Amino acid sequence: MNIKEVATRTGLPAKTIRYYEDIGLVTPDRAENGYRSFERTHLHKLAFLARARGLGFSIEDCRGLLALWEDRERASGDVRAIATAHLAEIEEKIAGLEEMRATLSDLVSACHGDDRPDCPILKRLEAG
Amino acid sequence: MNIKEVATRTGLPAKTIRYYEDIGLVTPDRAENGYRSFERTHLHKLAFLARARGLGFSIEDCRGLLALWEDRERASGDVRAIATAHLAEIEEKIAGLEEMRATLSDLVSACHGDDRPDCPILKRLEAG
DNA sequence: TCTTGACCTTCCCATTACTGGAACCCTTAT
DNA sequence: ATAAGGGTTCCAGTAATGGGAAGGTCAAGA
Repeated sequence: MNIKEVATRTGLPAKTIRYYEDIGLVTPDRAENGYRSFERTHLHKLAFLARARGLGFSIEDCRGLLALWEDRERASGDVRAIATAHLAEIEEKIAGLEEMRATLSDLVSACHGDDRPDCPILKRLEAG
Repeated sequence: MNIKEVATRTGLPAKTIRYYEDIGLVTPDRAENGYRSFERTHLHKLAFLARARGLGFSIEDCRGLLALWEDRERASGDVRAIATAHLAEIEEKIAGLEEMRATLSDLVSACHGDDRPDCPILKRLEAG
């Protein structure tokens, strides 16, 4: 299977697939003409990566998850640990963003937003 | 005022202040020895930037906000437009993260997380 | 006076996870 | 023969810093 088809099937851009090969996440074979040649296993792996990335796991997390996935003797606790840590990061991010949202939406609704220069948003940025 | 003091007063790392000069957000004077010399206006500007960045505004947004801040004849509507757009971005990010959080926390609680290999998290990543 | 340590400077590289583009090769159909 | 539509490599850029090297400057103490 050539890269384009893998791209359409996994939803990953071809560029990204090449990048994943670069950093050692997949290792497709090569046809005689130099084209990458993907087997079903590679496709499967890339689909796995696409889903993990979709859940926000970092590339390095993905590398770890992939290794565990391929390890028949893995401990599910190891997988869970990665996921839990990631979940915590996400929750932190959400908390930060929600704080921003609260402040911003206050400011936006306090600002009349017309042609006059008077602006509570700037005032807040000016004075903390 | 030397950079270190500006850094402590604004909470911005010295590196960041230099960077802001690089990209034209502030233009401190120079002392004879080549050291940057910050006036109160620069300090003020940098504090403004620190707050705007703290609310998640991009550097380019900050540039725009700074310009409006310094424009006596600005329309508050212009400020509000920037803030509104940014608020929308933040809300999108939050929505994305919350989706991830929901899925992840489901998976984490479905995974017993012990020494056995059986793992619903991997199963999900495998099969979508 | 010399030295030490805390500043300051510029410059370049690394980060994350790609994306864009150039220059070029291969295949298939017309 | 040529054109379209693959494929390849490599180089550079993104956002907003952070790290660190190599070196200049300054103030204080022995």
